[in-house]
Amino acid sequence: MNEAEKLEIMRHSASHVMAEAILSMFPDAKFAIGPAIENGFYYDFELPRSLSPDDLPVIENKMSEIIKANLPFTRKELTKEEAKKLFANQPYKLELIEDIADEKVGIYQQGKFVDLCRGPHISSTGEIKAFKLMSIAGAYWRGDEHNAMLQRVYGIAFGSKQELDEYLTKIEEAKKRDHRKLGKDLDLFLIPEEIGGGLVIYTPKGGRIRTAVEDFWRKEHFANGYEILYTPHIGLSKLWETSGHLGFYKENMYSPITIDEQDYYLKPMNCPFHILAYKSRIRSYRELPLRWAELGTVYRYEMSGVLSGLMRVRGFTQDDAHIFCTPEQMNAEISEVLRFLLFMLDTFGFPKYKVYLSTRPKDAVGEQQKWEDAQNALRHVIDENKLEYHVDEGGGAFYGPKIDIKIEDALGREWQATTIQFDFNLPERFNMTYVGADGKEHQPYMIHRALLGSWERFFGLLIEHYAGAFPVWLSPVQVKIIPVSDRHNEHARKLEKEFKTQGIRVEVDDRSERMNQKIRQAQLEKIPYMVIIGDKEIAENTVSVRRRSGEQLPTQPLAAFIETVCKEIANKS
RNA sequence: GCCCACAUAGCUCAGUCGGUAGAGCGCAUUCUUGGUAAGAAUGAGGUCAUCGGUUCGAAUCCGAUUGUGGGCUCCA
Repeated sequence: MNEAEKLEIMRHSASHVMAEAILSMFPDAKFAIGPAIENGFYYDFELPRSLSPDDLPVIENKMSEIIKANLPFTRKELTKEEAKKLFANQPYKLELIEDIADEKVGIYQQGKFVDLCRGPHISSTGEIKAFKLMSIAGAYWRGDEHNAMLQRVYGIAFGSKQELDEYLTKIEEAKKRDHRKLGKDLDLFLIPEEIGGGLVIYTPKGGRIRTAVEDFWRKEHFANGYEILYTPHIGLSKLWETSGHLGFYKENMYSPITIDEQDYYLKPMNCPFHILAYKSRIRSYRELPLRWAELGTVYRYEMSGVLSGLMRVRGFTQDDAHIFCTPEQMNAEISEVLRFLLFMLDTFGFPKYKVYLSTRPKDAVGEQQKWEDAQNALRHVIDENKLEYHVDEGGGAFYGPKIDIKIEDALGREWQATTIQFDFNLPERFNMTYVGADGKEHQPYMIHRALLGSWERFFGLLIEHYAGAFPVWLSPVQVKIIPVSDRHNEHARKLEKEFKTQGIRVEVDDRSERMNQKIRQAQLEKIPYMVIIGDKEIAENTVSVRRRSGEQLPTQPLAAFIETVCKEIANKS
């Protein structure tokens, strides 16, 4: 057994210890499940009253007593009938017993607490070396919102107090990179209450970053055989009926706007518009594949409880594209999309992401064979690129299989960014066709893809990834000019012009403050380059450059420095 | 939407037992004109999220609403 497995067992045992502590406080507690999770454990309970954060230290103390008593974990096997008697007052356990296929079930006991459990467990409670209860949350029984809401207590547990403290420190550090905090500190974006939850304003600095990313995005899309479309924000109800969105997506759409007695809906997706562009005339196989992209702003109703900074909003801009191709082209197109995606992720320096392949769900549209072919194509390109991936069997959309890529935020939560989805539904619904070499009509393959996902979420991930210290090409201010005293302001303005002419984003700090204060300010703003201008520099027509890292570059002619910065911007470093 | 918590100046936060509000940063003005992470003084700035209740009196206690955070469900 390796360390990770041992730790997992200990964490699982810690959840039982917590359950015992809860039982001593609430003899009528009903117990649901209590597994080990990453870094810790949780247990779900139904209790006579709501727990509050003040309860956590009390529970912790009881747990410590149980751990100190070093009670042994003992395992027994019972028949299902015996188990049902034992757990007669535990409805959730009874339900679990029903679902166990074997005739025998395992139970574990430590102290006064007996739990239905497969195990394994540590031999006695004293083996739990370091733990801490972290939070209380609501959780639906079996994760189904139609079921009762239980109270879940999350805890963490480690092999030593030191490791636990290290983990807590790590969380504190991670909170410092939270995009919501940095967004405020660096003045990148706002989500003002006044306009409503999940609706974002980009301030000038956030706007600069977005522009840099979009410019790059457009250039690369044109270079990679895409054309760019612009489509409206609203469309007639008829359009959304044809697309099926009013049938299967209505709960995510905003109420209609009525104009001239016709209903218009805010778009939750861009696809119907792209399809209409496709259908504007007869298409020949000769013009396929068509790769049509759009930075399309969509609006989706998200439940109030799920909104979260930039990661989960109600209005967002997808870096969307639809690829229409023949069956013969499908494999090459998918391969190309993945290559393009990996290039993008690499450009932004994301080393860590998880790939998910989602396959055919039960209720699916489209021919079985098409699904198989599409799934194989997706699987093939993942293998081709030697990516590790997880298969989500039956997790595909009803209209096609997909590859999703998830990226972790600072706190280790995964957010879906990329999605590459086949669609066997819309070509059918919109009766899309192309004329083949045989002179007959055929239905094209349709692939939706968003590489960055949405600008909002991607920006959030980007902020956290760089901890706000963006590489030069993305930095909203690339160079801060710092005059040593007021009499150097005029020269600083001249330099500013020079930098701007060269396309470098620059600001002059001409406040009547000391140089040290201006440097400090620029450091806090995480500006990559500071250019200090004093008597010496003006006399020699040079610049003194300080990097964000604190590193001091040798005094150099302005032209040389401009060249360095331009090169860095061009290299995206 | 559901569970728990939180909401005080532009930002970060104090505010004890219910007696009508404070700091630092930032901002404005003035002084200072400096050499690689904080020069100084003065000043402005608050319906204590909103609405209602309890009370002689509410930032403080209670309720509702809105928003935010952590989860659940859902998703780019």
